This record gives sequence, C-alpha cells and structure tokens, in this order.
Amino acid sequence: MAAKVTTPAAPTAGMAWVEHVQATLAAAGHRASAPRTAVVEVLARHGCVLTARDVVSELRGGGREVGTATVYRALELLEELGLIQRLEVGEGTARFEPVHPSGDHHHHFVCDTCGQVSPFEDTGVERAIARLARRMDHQVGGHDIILRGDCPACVR
Amino acid sequence: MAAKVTTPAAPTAGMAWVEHVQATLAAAGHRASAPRTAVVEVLARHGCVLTARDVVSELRGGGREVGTATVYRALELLEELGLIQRLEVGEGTARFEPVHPSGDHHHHFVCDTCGQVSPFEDTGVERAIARLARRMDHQVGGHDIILRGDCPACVR
DNA sequence: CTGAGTGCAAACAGTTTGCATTACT
DNA sequence: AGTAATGCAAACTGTTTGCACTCAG
Repeated sequence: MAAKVTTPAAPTAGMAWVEHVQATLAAAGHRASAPRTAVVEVLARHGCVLTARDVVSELRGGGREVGTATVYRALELLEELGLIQRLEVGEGTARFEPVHPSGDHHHHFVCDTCGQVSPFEDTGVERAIARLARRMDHQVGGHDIILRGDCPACVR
Repeated sequence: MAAKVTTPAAPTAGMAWVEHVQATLAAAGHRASAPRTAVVEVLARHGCVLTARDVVSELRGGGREVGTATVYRALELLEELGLIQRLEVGEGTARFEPVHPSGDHHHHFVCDTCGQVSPFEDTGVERAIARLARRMDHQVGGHDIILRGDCPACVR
C-alpha cells in the first residue's frame, strides 16, 4: 500500500522539530524570545496547515499576549530558514506547517464542500515527480500537490 | 518522452474555448455583455495564469473602460460555471486560466527567484495521481501541482 | 548595555459589496 | 420593458511597515 492518510501531529516528531528549530535559529544568530518560541510550539503541536490567525488566537486563548505583527514576522523568519512551509490552499489565506529536516513530507486534500484540509502521502506520486524533475530543463527544488473533491463526510 | 513544456496560447484552441464559453453562458441564462465578453477574450488570448489586475490593465490598455468589480464578478461567474480555474501560486494573488472541455490540462512551475510561472504537462504524474485517487477514501475531483525551483534563466 | 525583537496602530493590496445607472434580450 | 450586469466608491480581510519600547544575550 503506497497511500495513507498521515497521522496528525505525532508528539515526539513535534518535539524533535522544536529542538531542530531552536538550534537553527540560534545558529543563525536569532534570539529565542518568548513570543517566537510560543509560535514555534503552536506550530509543532498542530503540525499541519495553520493560518496566522489560528496561531494568534491559539496563543491569546492560552493567556499569552502576542501582536499579530510578531506572529507574521516569526512565520516569515521561519520560512526563510526553511523551517516551515507556506502554502495557499485556494481561499486567499496563507497556511503554514513545519518542514521536517528528514525530508519527510505530505500533501493535502481540500474538500470543495466543507473546506477541510487533510494530509496524505503517496510514494507513487513522489516517484513520478522525481522522474519528471530529472527530465525538466528547470531546476526543481520542491513541489506542492493539492487534491480537490469531497471528503468522506461531504459525499453522502 | 512524457514531459514537455506546453506551447502557450495556441490561437485556435483559444477560439474554440471562447465559443464554448459563450455557449455555456447563454445556456445558463447569462447575458453576453461587452465587458464580460472582453474578459473572456483576454483570458483566451493569454491562456495561462492571469491575475485580475492583468485582465483589467490589458483591457484598459486596449482603450476599453472596465471596472475592477466587473472583472472580479466575471471571473467569479466563469469559475462557478467551470470555465476557468483559479489558482494560487504563493504570493497571495489569485490567478486564472481557461479550463478546456476536453479535460486537457497542465500544471505550473514557479521560479523561486524571478517568480515567473511556466506551464508543463506530464503523463507520468497524471497517471500516478489517477492511481492514488482510486485508492483514497476521499472522492478526488481535481488536482493542482506546483513545482518550485529555479528557471533556466535564474540558475546561472 | 545594546541591538534584535516586540506591540501597537496606521498603511497597504487584493477582493467584495451597496446602490444608482446602463444596456442586453 | 424589465432585469441582469456595470461602475463607482466604500467596506473588508489578510498582511506589512514605522516607530518607540523591551528584554535576551
């Protein structure tokens, strides 16, 4: 079986990623401020396709005081360092998720009806893309795949 | 060879699409107003990933008077009718391109450096996605693939 | 102690909406 | 004639920026 729906947010993987982020930030000469650290923790906890708004409201809900700008700046920095990935799913709002140093990654299914985003992975598609990339005249560094349709709950 | 960069905007294909659009609009009881028709013609002429702004400025450049709102409303309608496809390439601005009734479609390469978007098609990846779709519990209706990296001009 | 990082508020860009006017059918 | 569609301008949403203040190193 090559296709499976990934289990969301395995806690240990999240932790490893947090440490990886801390190390990378420090190595690049960035400070481990409280708000920035909090943003990283939220991303690690959820693991998949959070919006900036999601992060802000999660932090505010947890009693923390964070400015919107700070969250955006943290996300921008993390993306520049290749620690998170930005992705647009089609409704104009950017979403963010951790990038794991192992290279492990997944893609997303978006329900046309309810808008829910679910992650999946598939080695067949990955292989096809690798083959394609080898043959292109462009130098391919990464790829996003979005499947659209109806999720199990919305088909009936 | 399964991969090729699609030739942009073959004029005849564009014409067939315009007629298809006119017919579909009429069948759905929509009027062929001058501005709406002009929008359709611009989309047909360019064929790939136009922003709303592109459409507006192209029309204004051609001496036509069009309101921004009108262009957005036209695009919205065309998308609802499945005549065009909206796609986000990662910088927050929506892009639009014709959907051909034949089912023929392509995907996009985005240059991380210059931002240029180039279309490509690949049967290997299409097949891998079809196989995957058959095995998913979600009902897959469509897919977008975006490759990122550096275009030939930006590698050197 | 010093500058990287924060937070507020104001500025922005893209897109949407209300409403009086225009023009297809 | 009647109503769908337009165009302007104002509203909105997500994101970015300027600037004085704070705190991690």
